[in-house]
Amino acid sequence: MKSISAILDTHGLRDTQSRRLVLKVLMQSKKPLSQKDIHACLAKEDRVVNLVTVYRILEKFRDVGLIHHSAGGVVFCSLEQADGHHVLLSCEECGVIEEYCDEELCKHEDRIAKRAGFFPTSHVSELIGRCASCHF
Amino acid sequence: MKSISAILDTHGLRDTQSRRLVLKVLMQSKKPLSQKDIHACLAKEDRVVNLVTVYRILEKFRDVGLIHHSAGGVVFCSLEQADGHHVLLSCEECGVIEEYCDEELCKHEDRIAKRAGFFPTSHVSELIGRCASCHF
DNA sequence: AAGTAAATGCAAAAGTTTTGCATTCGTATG
DNA sequence: CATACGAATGCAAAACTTTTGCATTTACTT
Ligand SMILES: [Mn+2]
Ligand SMILES: [Mn+2]
Ligand SMILES: [Zn+2]
Ligand SMILES: [Zn+2]
Repeated sequence: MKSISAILDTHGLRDTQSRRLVLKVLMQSKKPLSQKDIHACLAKEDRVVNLVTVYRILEKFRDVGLIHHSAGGVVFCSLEQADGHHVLLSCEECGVIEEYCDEELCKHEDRIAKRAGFFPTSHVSELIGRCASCHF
Repeated sequence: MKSISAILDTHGLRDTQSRRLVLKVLMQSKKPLSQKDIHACLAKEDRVVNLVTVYRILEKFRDVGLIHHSAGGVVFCSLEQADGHHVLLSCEECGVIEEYCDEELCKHEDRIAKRAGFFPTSHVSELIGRCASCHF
């Protein structure tokens, strides 16, 4: 497995402490995180990275294709991994968001894109509803 | 086709002028709209509905299942229609967002939900990339 | 027509994201 | 290794978005 620094290097990014910290959090997270999430997560372990800097780092990561941001803005983001498709299961009750990968769905979406003359660089799906534990 | 007022009634909502205006805009739009979009759209035709009110109306519409809001917050929304699946094609270059319906994708996502023990009430997919006219 | 609860607008508060600028840090070069 | 330069960072403030409180108006019931 590639080191954090090597990943930054591969993507043509300077190897700074803040970037290593943010990238590490993203890589270890099992679910998408917002800028605030990342900031809070680091603060909790006394590794402070200014929130403004987190915004700027994520923008950079996105520019080079290291992460993707989701629908209607830039709130959620997660590492692209192995072309797996990103499906978010978002519970309206408790707020938990889980991430799923599904290769087949991915292919289906690519067909839709082709049909529409659209050229996707990434994609995200979200199911909104109730998670197992909140389903009364 | 049902009248605007009848739709409100069906969903147990009071039939107010502001709600009729907002609902009409949503129904006539071919793409998802933000609260600000709706407000601006109405303002342009001199039918002012306070932006705060637009927020509150959309929240109500959502409560009763008239619309759904998308990923990572509440920015985009569009009318649920005939169980068609909502696929957004979002151009990173020019910002245009188009909406697509795809029944098969919808079913596939339902299977994923079942597998994960998740109970979806709505869902949205987004393809991020370049639209036909921005593809250099 | 009157009464009541719900919806609206306005002003302000709270929260989020972006910007400007001075300082620090990373990398290339000699 | 020292230096020089551009890139990245932190802080403060501006800009923008969303929520809240409250007085007034509106829609529906009786
Ligand atoms: Mn995919
Ligand atoms: Mn669907
Ligand atoms: Zn839940
Ligand atoms: Zn475009």
